[in-house]
Amino acid sequence: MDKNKIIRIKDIAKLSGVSVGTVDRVIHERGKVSEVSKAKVEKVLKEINYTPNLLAKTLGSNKVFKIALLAPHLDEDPYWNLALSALGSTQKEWQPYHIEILPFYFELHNADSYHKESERLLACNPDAVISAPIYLPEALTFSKKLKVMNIPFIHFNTLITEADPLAFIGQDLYQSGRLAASLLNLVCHDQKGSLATLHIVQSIQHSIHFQDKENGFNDYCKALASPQKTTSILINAHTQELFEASLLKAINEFEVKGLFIPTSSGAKKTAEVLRNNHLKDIKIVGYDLIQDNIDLLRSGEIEFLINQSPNKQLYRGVYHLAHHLLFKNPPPKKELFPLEIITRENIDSYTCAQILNQ
Amino acid sequence: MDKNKIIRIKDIAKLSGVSVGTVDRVIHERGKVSEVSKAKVEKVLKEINYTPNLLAKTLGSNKVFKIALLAPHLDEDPYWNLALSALGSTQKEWQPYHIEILPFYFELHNADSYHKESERLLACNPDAVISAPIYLPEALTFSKKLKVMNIPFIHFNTLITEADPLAFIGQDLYQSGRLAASLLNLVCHDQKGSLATLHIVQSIQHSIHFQDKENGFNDYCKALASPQKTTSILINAHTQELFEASLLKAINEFEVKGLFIPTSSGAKKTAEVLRNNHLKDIKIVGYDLIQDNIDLLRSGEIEFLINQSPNKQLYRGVYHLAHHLLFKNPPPKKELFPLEIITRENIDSYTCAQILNQ
DNA sequence: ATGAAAGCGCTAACAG
DNA sequence: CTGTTAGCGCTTTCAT
Repeated sequence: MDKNKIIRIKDIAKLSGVSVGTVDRVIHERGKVSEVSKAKVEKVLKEINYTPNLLAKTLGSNKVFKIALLAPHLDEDPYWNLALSALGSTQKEWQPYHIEILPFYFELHNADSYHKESERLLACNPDAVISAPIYLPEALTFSKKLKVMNIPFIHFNTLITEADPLAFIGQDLYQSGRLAASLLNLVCHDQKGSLATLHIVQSIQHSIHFQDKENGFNDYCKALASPQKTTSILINAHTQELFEASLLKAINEFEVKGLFIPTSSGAKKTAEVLRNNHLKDIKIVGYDLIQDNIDLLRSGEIEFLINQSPNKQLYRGVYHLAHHLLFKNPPPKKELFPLEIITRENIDSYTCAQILNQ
Repeated sequence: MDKNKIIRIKDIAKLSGVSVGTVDRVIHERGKVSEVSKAKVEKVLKEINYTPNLLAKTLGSNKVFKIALLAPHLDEDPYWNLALSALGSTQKEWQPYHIEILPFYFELHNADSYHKESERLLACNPDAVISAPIYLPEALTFSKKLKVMNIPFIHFNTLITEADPLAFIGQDLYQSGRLAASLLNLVCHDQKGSLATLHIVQSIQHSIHFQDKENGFNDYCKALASPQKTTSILINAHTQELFEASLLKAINEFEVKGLFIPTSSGAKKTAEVLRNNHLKDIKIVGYDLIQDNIDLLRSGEIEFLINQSPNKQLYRGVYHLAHHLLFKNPPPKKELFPLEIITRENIDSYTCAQILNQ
């Protein structure tokens, strides 16, 4: 038993008294193998710990795997821009292993475009798919098609349990809401007033995604030793003026002392209103390291950000799919990312570090 | 110009009218090549864009690179246990690329043992070294030897600028102290009293490492709109009773309302004292996700932890050295890790997620 | 159904 | 000095 000895297919062949070809067929379930040979090989496989050599594997094969990516267009929204910022380096990283990543972009506020791109995607018949399923019915339809075609797929960012993806990569949104509540309570527990979740309505699907966060937020406040009053503000305004008017009205009505803004882009609009109206004492907890939010955090207009690391989500999704394709390694059903708390004092350590791949 | 065509050494050989052997010699500057052949090959190389195939490269070579690791023994201390917890998977990950990681462990509180292990390490003549240089003079001596022997080395955990390593992996300790101060101020700004840095002296080298943290901590408190008084408590006690007595004395003397504990293992001893003496109102900020600290955070006896991710530090160090050896890719001179804030509400998201590699 | 053998791109040992 | 060739471990084709 030489522990350091690396086991090759050749070794397995010798041990089980068949040829390398047969071992290969058993391992990959390709071609025909007699029950007898199969049993012999499997017996050996069970006894030893065989790990195929990835290098030899991809070198010896000329198959190129295609992973298709379906996500919102990166020019429309800073959050998605951030999410896709690691695409280039991820592509480069996997290229040597014969894995290609083909992006398909849909328009963020256009469910129809989502559907169309998903069709274009299927047309290139990929070996696997990673997508951000932000349109519920369309994503379900798409997932069903993938199931039928037997194409493995991973979801990131948005959890749709019914779609039953190979894996989900993202955060626990309920807990994220709890965290936000705990932070907001920390900075304004000594003032009177209520804490509000601010929903800025842009399109319907958002409400689903953000409900979990709000639930966590409210539950946390309710369960406090001295319960904290919470409210929910829903604003559907197309101009900044209308938005301002609605927000001010709500702030007055509920005596708001802290705002929880579950969208990454909402904090800027909100901070602007507070600034213009000298409402410095109202604290904000927002989401994600998009430039606007970083600036607001530095200037002191936002108290905390919670980082969802959307770029890492994509990176990990590709990682899991690649391993699935290359080794049939099943990924964990759910990979929940840490809920990263960002403040003025640690923001630099997040923006300077380029610890992406890895 | 077929863009998709991947250029092989064979192609270069054909284009320059020499053999693959000669091309290989030119590319790697090994063996003897006539000026004429060299010129021919270099001309072709300049015209085309040749990227060697890593897979073929490592597969075709039987050179195994040895990366030696020098770190404290993992059985002595939970922090180092955590730091080295990823060693096994890291070794496994790099094995296929012909990279071996050979650990050498020294005794944490024994500079002599550090020296001895560093000598043993050199005796195995490694191709690169990654070490935690926690003993200043010994680490400098060691670094000088490595420089002379032309062995690339990376430092993690502790920064020693004079040693001039290929790279440093760790955190900005000054900023880390500032962060701790901001957190502690958040939870006890409404009480009277001072905030104290608690140094539990175990051996001399610690003072160097932790001074930066304390400076950041104090500077932050001084610069507040209403400056916060700070003190420094130094305890050198061999029994928990002596420790308790000293700590209580200091707490009374300085009217301590919050404690900053820059070592990962100090929080437990301290929390115990506070618990026994019903000093619930004194808040603690500590370091690292070792089990004791996790428990104390959950039970509410610690307010915040700052995570140094020592396991990732090692992982990244190996990553950089491997790339350096395989591709001559120079790593960044410094890789500073994010200062991760851990609270009761996000601890689960850190302990559940097994997002280590990568 | 199975074994033998020819690659994949690169390295390194071996003749000249 | 230079060309040739035998691997590295796995895939895939081709006989048998």
